[in-house]
Amino acid sequence: MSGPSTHAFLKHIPLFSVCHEDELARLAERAIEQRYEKGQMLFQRGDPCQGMYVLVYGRIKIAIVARQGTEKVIEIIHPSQSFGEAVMFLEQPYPVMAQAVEDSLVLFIPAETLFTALDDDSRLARRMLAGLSMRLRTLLKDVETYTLESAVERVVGYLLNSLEGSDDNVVNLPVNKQTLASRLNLTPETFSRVLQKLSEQAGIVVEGREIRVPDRNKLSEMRNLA
Amino acid sequence: MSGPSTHAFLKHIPLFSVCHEDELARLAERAIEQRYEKGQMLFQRGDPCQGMYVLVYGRIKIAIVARQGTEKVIEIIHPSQSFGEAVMFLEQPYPVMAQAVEDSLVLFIPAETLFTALDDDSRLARRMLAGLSMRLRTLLKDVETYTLESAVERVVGYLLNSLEGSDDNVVNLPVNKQTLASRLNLTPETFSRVLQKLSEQAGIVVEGREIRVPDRNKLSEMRNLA
DNA sequence: CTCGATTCTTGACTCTGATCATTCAGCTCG
DNA sequence: CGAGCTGAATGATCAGAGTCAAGAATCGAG
Repeated sequence: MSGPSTHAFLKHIPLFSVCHEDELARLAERAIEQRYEKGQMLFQRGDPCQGMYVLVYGRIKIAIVARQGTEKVIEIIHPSQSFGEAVMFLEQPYPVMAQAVEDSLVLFIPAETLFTALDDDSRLARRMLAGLSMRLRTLLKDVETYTLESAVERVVGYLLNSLEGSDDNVVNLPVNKQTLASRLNLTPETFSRVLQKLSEQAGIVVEGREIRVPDRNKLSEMRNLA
Repeated sequence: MSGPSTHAFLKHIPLFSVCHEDELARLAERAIEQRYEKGQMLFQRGDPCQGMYVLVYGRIKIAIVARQGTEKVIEIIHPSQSFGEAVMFLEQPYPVMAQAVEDSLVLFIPAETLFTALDDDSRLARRMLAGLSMRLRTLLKDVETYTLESAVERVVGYLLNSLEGSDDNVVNLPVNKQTLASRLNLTPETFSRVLQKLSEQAGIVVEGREIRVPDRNKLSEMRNLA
């Protein structure tokens, strides 16, 4: 992936799709490709932030690390998603860490480059505002999930959410079960037990990272009753 | 509070302090004053959003409402704080509700007015981006608190945070204990018991909504040991 | 000042999900 | 092939915080 393909890639990212061609060209030119191997850190809590990222391929986990080293996954980044914008605007060190959970390629867009683009184009600014608002909305939804829902409800919610849109009935877990458990704010043990329970009572079939859901309604009903 | 004083008020709000005088004038002119009595709703989950708010005086609670009516306070708004911006950019219904917990006066700024201002002034846009980023940072911190800290840690964290900056040793709770408990994701009972425990073991003194903290270090240590 | 209504506290009990420990299954690699 | 990982499942136990129920205290309106 070099200059021209970077341009094409950025163009289909919602955030940048509103940009004019020449602006896009400038962004593509200044964007830096970075490769990370599975397990490598992109940045750690406390590192200074110099720009934002867009994931091209692979998978990145964003996590917070508590005092005694306990780690909690906040988000799992999929290709075409951007991350790190908010920190860039705040001009403060990262409050989270990012680690590749698979071999990954990211585009790094330097803060200066983006700031210039924002000043030049109010439509980009508007998009960016909408993007951050969306992020806020999602995080709020997470708070809601963590504080108001039980373990079973969280897992059911995740599965149904993953099925949304597609009409085949298979969820492929994007990461291993430990990581996903942390994302759902569960221990691996509890996650395992919940899947067990859902197999028995909602007819789902778990095969490694592949989960088949023959009956969404049945699964959905598990949310209501205790 | 009428036109001219609205102008002066907006001017000292960080978000708008970067605006040019004439822009500020336009915002002040279009801003709508709204009074709410204690207990009144500003909006409910699902209502359409037409603009953003700035609190002039009083106190507003922002909360999510779960299916069975359970309510969880997300944030307590103090004077000069703004709220509702993110929803405005998303052009989606409110995911939360807002209710006055005291008689309050807010300024409502219509979406159109703000959008125009944003298009005209990239500095305002930048401020707004920083503001939303800050909000995101705070919400992330909340997730961290909810998922990684115990009840005692959350209360201690809240108290120490409230003391930050000031050098007298009194925290005045901004709302009643039920509401604050919900904000900290606790039941009122648990909150009460934690305060009880901190009185015995960290020497804090609770008198209604006033809490005296003679020794911050002692309080801080309660976080570490189980 | 007094009555009624919130709001807060306290006690007894329960339950969800965490922890700890072990076993099992699958891979990878020498 | 088998030794040694890593990830996953399962069982036994525990603890933190929630629930339910009953009082105590505080507030506010008349």
